[in-house]
Formats: sequence, C-alpha cells, structure tokens
Amino acid sequence: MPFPPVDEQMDVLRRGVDELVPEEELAEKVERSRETETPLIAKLGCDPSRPDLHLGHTVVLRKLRQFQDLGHRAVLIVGDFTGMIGDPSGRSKTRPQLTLEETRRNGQTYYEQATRILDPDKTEILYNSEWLDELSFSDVIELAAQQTVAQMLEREDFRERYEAEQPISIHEFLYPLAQAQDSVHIGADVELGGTDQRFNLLLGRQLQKGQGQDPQVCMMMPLLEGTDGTKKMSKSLDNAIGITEPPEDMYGKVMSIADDLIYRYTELLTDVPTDALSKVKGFAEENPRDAKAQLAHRIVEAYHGAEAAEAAESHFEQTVVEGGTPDEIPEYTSDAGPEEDVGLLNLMRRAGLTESNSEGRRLIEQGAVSIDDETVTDTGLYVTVSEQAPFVLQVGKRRFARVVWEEARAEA
RNA sequence: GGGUCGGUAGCGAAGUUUGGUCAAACGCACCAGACUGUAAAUCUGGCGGCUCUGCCUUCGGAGGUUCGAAUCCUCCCCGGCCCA
Repeated sequence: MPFPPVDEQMDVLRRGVDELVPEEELAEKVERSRETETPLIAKLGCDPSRPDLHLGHTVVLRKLRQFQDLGHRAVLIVGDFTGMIGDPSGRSKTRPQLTLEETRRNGQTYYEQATRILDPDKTEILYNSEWLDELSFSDVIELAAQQTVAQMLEREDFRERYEAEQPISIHEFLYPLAQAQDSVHIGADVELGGTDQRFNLLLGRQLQKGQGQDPQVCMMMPLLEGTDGTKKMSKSLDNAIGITEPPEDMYGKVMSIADDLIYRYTELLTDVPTDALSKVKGFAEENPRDAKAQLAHRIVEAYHGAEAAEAAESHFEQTVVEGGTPDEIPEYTSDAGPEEDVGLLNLMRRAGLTESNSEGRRLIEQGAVSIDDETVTDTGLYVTVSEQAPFVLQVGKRRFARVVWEEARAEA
C-alpha cells in the first residue's frame, strides 16, 4: 500500500499537536519513508501503574492510530519494567513501586483498552522488561554516565522537589534513562507522549544520537483538561472520564465540562474532520448547550456505539434536564420481615446510597433525600418496607435505588 | 554516625512555647441545597463514627506523667537539610 503524499500526512499528523521537535525532521522522515516504502516506527510508552484509561490517555493513542492509518508502524511499549521504578514525571512524590506481575497484569488491561482506539492487527506490543531486565549493572552504569545530575535537575519536577527539600530517590533518575533506552532498542523514528514527557522524549533523542542512530522526533500532545476544566485529567484528581465507563456516566460527565473546553475536546477526541473544526467552534460559541450535547454524543458513540449514545442522551434529558427519575435504576431488595419497620438511615446504607448513617442523617437534614419524589425531613423516619415497597429512594441528584420487597424471601 | 528540622483528618496547612474551651482553624478536593442551558462561577450548609442536645475512636508507633495530652517525658519508626 503506497503512502499518502507528504503534505497530506503532515496535515493529519500535525493536528492537535502541542509541540514537534523538530518538525522539519518529521517531514524528512515521512518523505524518506515514502521514497523507500519503509514505514516509520512510532513509539508510545505506557505506564502500567494505572491501567484504567480515560479520555486524557486517548489523545495520544488517537495520534498513534493516525500513524497506523497512514501505514506506519505503531509500537506500544508497556513499561512493565519501568513501572517497577515509577515514573516521577509531574509528581511531587515518589511513586509506589509495583511488582513485575502487577505491571504485567496492568499492561494486559492497558492493551485491551488501548485497542479500542488502536487497530489491534497493526499494533505491536512489547514489554520493556524483555531488554531492560537483561542489562547488567555495568550496562546501567554506562547508561547513567550519559546523563548528568545537573541535566536531571533541569527537569522541572525534579528541581521543584529538590528545592522544596522533598526526597528524590536515585532510582527515579533511572526512569527517564530506561525509557530513553527503549527508543534506542527499537530504533524509534517518532516517540509520542504528553507535554509532561518532554524531558523523557528528548533524552531518547540524546541516547539515540550517542548510539549513532537517526534520532527520534518528539511529538508532544497537550494534556487534556479534566472535567474541572483546569487541571489535567487524572484519575487521582477525580476529574477523569474513563473509556470503560457506562454510556450514561460518560455522557453526563462530558456534559459537565466547562463550555470553553468544547472545541478542545472536539479537536482532540473526535474524528470531526480538521477543516470542519472551525464550524464547531462557532457552534460552541453560539449554542454551547447543544454543541456540548453533540460532543457528548460523538464521544459516547465512539466507545459504545450509536445506539448506546442515543440511549445515554435521552437518559440525560430525562434525569438531569427534566429532573426526573431514570427508567433504569438499581434495585434493592429488602430482607425486612412483614410489618417490620426499618430505619431509613439503615435502608439507605444497605441500598448502597450512603456510606454511613451519619452521612445519611446529614443528607436528610439538607433536604437531599426523597421517597417517590417526596422530600424526607425526619432523620428518624421508619419505613414499613413490606407495605410501602416498591418505592424509589433518591439521594442527591444522581443516586437512586428502587426498593422492593419480596415476601417469599422474607418468609423463608 | 553526628547535628538539626519535621511526621496533624483525602491533600496542603494551623495548633505544640502558656496541657483542658480540639473531632482539631484555614485553603483545596469532595457531598448536598439554591441558581442555571447541562455546566462553570456565585451563595448557603456539610465534610470520623454511633442507639446524636450526648457518647465513642482519632493528631507517625508504643509506653509514661496527669483529674485531663495533638500539646509534657521516654523509647522506637519514617523523611528533609547540614556535617562526616
């Protein structure tokens, strides 16, 4: 299969990219690959410490997919070995180190989720323990000799920690070297990563040069803002939208992003053609509500299909916009006996709506609890489940449970 | 190894000199209510547990002093910095 013309490829590859170091080199590489009919090797390292992918991760995965679609090779390197070190990038604390088994297991999960975006038939997956584990101590020392402490401390996160008198372990200095060594090992032409990976990616270039290789181009993708609109999307900041989340949650979360992010999300997370993006921008300014709904629809569709996207949309309209009760809500079967009075606080807790009775009490005091749309005001309320069930118990805007009572079970 | 500073609720950070009024200020995050086009922003309330006008378990760990300890003493564990 012939490669598309260089300009065409570059147009695709440039979309959404934050920084390309250096851009001319990429063009040259693309041109050479086309002439020699040799695909480029695009590398993406993944951190297996948190295997659940969210939309933030997909930004770079989608870029890798574009390389695949243009006929290039996508190499996914699972950092099962480096995971044992713990990537210090952007961290203010030392990461916990994982065992090899844990990283392997997570790597598998990562691969399964990543291939929802990547073409599984065209994705090469490698585990870096395969070669890094083989290095001897003297190899490691030799590797370490290629970088200086001063350069390491240039890195913002290290410098900040150093200046703040926070601990930095030696092994954390080894992480970027290990990742860079991966590039040498596979002879990467391009390495993808978030902007927070700048240092690591550039170090790959440096090591490759040292080995006489044609250095990789570093392609840095922006870090996607999370649902809070300011901080980068991350599970630990609780502002992430996971790609395995149910369609309704996904839809709702996309709808909750700030209006300013509509364009950015569209650019980085959807297949809306590049030349149609400006239209989206106008639409988002004119009618943010509908533009966002369209975005949410597109994103849900990409991961769950058109039907699920429709369903998620109507679910959203029904519950959030109209404030009603969704069609499908979790059911809780009470094991109370006939005529038995059950404290509402306990009932809510057993139905999984609250963590503790204290929490339930507070929520009732705040008017957040209702039974069949009737707000509960009495924290000491007792319910005779056998007589009142079934009924819908609601806590806050989004927590529902349909309480049912089964006589047969209760009698048994 | 020595010196020194520090370890407080999910995170950050007061409180320790002058023991009690500390379930522990404040900020962030989070939850709820109001508002709204979903949001954001804003405002209000909440934010250890319980049989809740009271009681119980918390301030690195273990002991101790005391009527009473996050606050005083002893030992231990962990971290920063300086010295070696």
